[in-house]
Amino acid sequence: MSTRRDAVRQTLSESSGFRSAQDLYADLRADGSKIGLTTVYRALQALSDSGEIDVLRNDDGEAVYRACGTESHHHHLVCRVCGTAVEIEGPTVESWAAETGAKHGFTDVTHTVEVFGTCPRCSS
Amino acid sequence: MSTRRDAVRQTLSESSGFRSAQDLYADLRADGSKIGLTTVYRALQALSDSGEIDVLRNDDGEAVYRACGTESHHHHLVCRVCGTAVEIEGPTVESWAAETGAKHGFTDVTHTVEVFGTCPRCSS
DNA sequence: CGCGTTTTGACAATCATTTTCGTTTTCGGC
DNA sequence: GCCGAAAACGAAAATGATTGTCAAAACGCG
Ligand SMILES: [Zn+2]
Ligand SMILES: [Zn+2]
Ligand SMILES: [Zn+2]
Ligand SMILES: [Zn+2]
Repeated sequence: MSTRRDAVRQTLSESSGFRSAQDLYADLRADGSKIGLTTVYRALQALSDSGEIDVLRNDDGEAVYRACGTESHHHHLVCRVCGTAVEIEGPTVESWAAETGAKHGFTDVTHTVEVFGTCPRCSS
Repeated sequence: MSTRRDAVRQTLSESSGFRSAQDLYADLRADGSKIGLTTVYRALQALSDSGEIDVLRNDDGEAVYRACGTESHHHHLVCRVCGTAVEIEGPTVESWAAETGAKHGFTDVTHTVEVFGTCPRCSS
């Protein structure tokens, strides 16, 4: 099915960082695609719903997406300037979050953990 | 200065959870205040800029604010249903984030860490 | 080919947040 | 107290991302 969705997925894969829907739309159009903005949003929603891509909010509150190398649970170290991201893991953080939630009687505990900074390239 | 800002701060303090600007505005108006929405936004921005209140984004991407008991660095355990929040700390998370950033050559490393769940009251 | 289903995209509608801009308050100096 | 500058206000318009609508186009299949 959907060549459209694949196009979005691929465009996203070609970037190392988090990208916004508007951003990806611009890229696709620039590459000659006749895709519509609505479809880009739908594709991104479907992809994130199925867990194929990660989504988070940047400082402006807009949703940004990334096609990560793994679909297993992980977090990111994101460059505040260029958006480049590195996948990171923190076993202790995982257990800390779960325990903290349980300690206070919370159920269905999840967490958001993102580390931001300026990457080597952008700091020079 | 600004009785307005104080009004916003106080209304926020009366809640144990994170609240949105629109939400606080409705509360203030309901209490008879003639405050304008613009002013609520300005007050919240000023308060968060000065570090007096914490701000984060809910699932819908809208900014929500909270008047925490301390101005020192901490995180939250937030109820996904009612928004109630508990201030939490995680020393190991702090060092983990800093080290992870440094390990990859990132500078000016910061992090966002929030734990979500369903609070005891909302789960019953 | 026909036909029902799914996908698509132009366009309108939402909705939180920001800008604008004239009005009102506040405040220090007189 | 009185005055003008500066700061604070608030109503209304502008912005901008995201979502809803709906008719047209692409697809699957007999
Ligand atoms: Zn960078
Ligand atoms: Zn995790
Ligand atoms: Zn709750
Ligand atoms: Zn921290």
